[in-house]
Formats: sequence, C-alpha cells, structure tokens
Amino acid sequence: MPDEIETLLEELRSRGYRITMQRRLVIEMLSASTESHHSCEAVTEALAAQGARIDHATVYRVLQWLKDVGLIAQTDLGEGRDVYSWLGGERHHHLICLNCGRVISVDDSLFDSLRRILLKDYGFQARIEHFAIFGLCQDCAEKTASGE
Amino acid sequence: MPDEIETLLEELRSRGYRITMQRRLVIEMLSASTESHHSCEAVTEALAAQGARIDHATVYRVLQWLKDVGLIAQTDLGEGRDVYSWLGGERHHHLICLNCGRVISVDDSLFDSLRRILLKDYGFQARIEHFAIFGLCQDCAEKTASGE
DNA sequence: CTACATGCAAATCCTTTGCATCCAC
DNA sequence: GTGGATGCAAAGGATTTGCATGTAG
Repeated sequence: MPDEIETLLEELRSRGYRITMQRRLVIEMLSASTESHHSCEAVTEALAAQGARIDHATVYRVLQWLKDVGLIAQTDLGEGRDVYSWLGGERHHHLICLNCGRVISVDDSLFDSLRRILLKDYGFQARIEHFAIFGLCQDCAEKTASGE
Repeated sequence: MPDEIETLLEELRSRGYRITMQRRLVIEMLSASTESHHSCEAVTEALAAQGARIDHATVYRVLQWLKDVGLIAQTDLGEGRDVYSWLGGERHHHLICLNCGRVISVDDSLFDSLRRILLKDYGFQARIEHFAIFGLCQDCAEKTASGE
C-alpha cells in the first residue's frame, strides 16, 4: 500500500503542490486510519502518538489544503467542531440521533436517486461527499412517542 | 397576522413555557422576516434596529429553545457560524454552487423518498428541515467540463 | 535561490456559563 | 412567592493569523 501513497504524492507534486513532511504524515495517517472521521485535535494527537509533533495551526492548514484538492471532506456533525474524513474508500454518510447522539453509518447508494433527480430536474451535479442527517433513532423515537 | 402569533404564543404557554418579552420579540421577528436564515448576530441586530436591545447570550438561549420546541431549524452552511430559519411556511432547501455561489431553492418533497427509506431501513426519523447541498450548477458544470 | 510551508504565540470569533437580579405565572 | 429567564461579564474552545524561520523544488 505505501506504493499507492507514493503515487498519490507524486501526482500532487506534479500538480504543483509541495510535498512537505507534515503533509505526507497527515495523508499517510488519514488514509491508513480505520476511523471514519477525525477532528483536527485527533489528527494532531494521532501523529504525536507516533512521534511526530506537528503544530495544530499546521494541521489546520494541511486539512484545509486536503479539502481544497479534494482528498478529504469536511463535515459538521453538531459536535461543536468540524471533522474530516478520507475520501479514498467507499463513501458513507451518517444518521445522527438528536436525542442520544448515536451515529449510524449508511451507504452512499442511498443518495443515488436524489443525485439523479437533482441532475435531471435542475442540471445540478450534487457533491454529496459526507452527509450528516439529524433526526431520531428508532429507540429514541419510540421513547418520545410513548413517554412524553 | 398578529393573531397567528398570539395563537402560537398561547399554545406555547399552555405547553408550560414562559412567554417573555424577549422570546416574543424573537419569534415575531423571525416569523415576519423575508430572509430565509439568520445568524444569532443578525437576530440581535435586527431587534436592536427596532429598538429592542437583547443580550446576545439571551438570543442564543432563545434560539436554542426555539430549536428544541421545533419552531426553527439550525444549519451550518459552512460560514463558520450557524444560521437559523423559521419553519412556519412551506419547507424548502438549497442547492449551492461551489463555483459561482448561486443558490437554487428546491421543494421539500424532494426528500420524501429519502425519508421513507431511512424510516423503513433504519427506523430513523429524519428531521431534514433545512438542507444545504453543495455541488455544481448546470452552467458551471458545463464550463468545467469543457474548459479544464 | 525563492516562494511557499511551518512553528509559535497571540488574536479572533462564535458560543456557553456563573451568578445576581428580575419577572411570568 | 418561586422557579425559570435575563443581563452582564467572563470563560471556553475551535480556528485563524502575523511573522520570523525553515525547506521543497
């Protein structure tokens, strides 16, 4: 797999971007992680854990850059801070319970029909990369219906 | 129209909520405004403009309360702060072009099938009150396809 | 060598909170 | 009268910025 990363880095370099050690480390970390999304703080800590101390301002700048070049998506999950997710693997989205905070992952295909309609009716190419849909999970919906 | 507001306030009162002057003013302002969404600061300023100086902490608390009772929706449009929109009229959502910034309004019925699927497959009651979908509008999509 | 990226620290901005006072019910 | 709401000021937390220094190309 490191080969894939090298190829990616080479492509970025050829697009005119500078590949610094910090950018390389963030990319390697995000692309290898099993976590689906990371806060800036989480990225900083994960790198620190492997011995790379990178200033949080730099992490923010690298994340901004990765978002600009389209390698990650930035999402507000209502946690008071943004989270970032690597767009390499298969896309997924999140259902977030307003009551208990549970997060349910759903497949990207869920948005296929929506994308089709938007394209057909509005000529709009939706870039739904990482959606967060708020609502009530089954348990909380039942509780709310009966209890209060 | 003031009658509708009075009825609404009366219902809230009967639900056990206290109707303070501040809450009344925020409700009147939001429900009467032609703007589709307001930041907390915008609300505070609009009220100040009509002579009502309300502390911003109070405005935040009133907005939080209005969200809890389901009268407004809170949305992050990627502007670095949240915006709030009155849910009185017919619901609508926005398609936002990443390239030219154009905003296209779309009907709420667009999400009917998505809501149905989420409820059926996940038991999840989606509260899609005010969605912002980013992407490329027709003009920009064509330009991008040919140009770059 | 030169432009761009980083580190550091300080600043900014939005939002929340503690607490005394006030007021809706 | 009393519990919840407000105002004020201050704290909190995420993100950004200015500037000197480091480094990729």
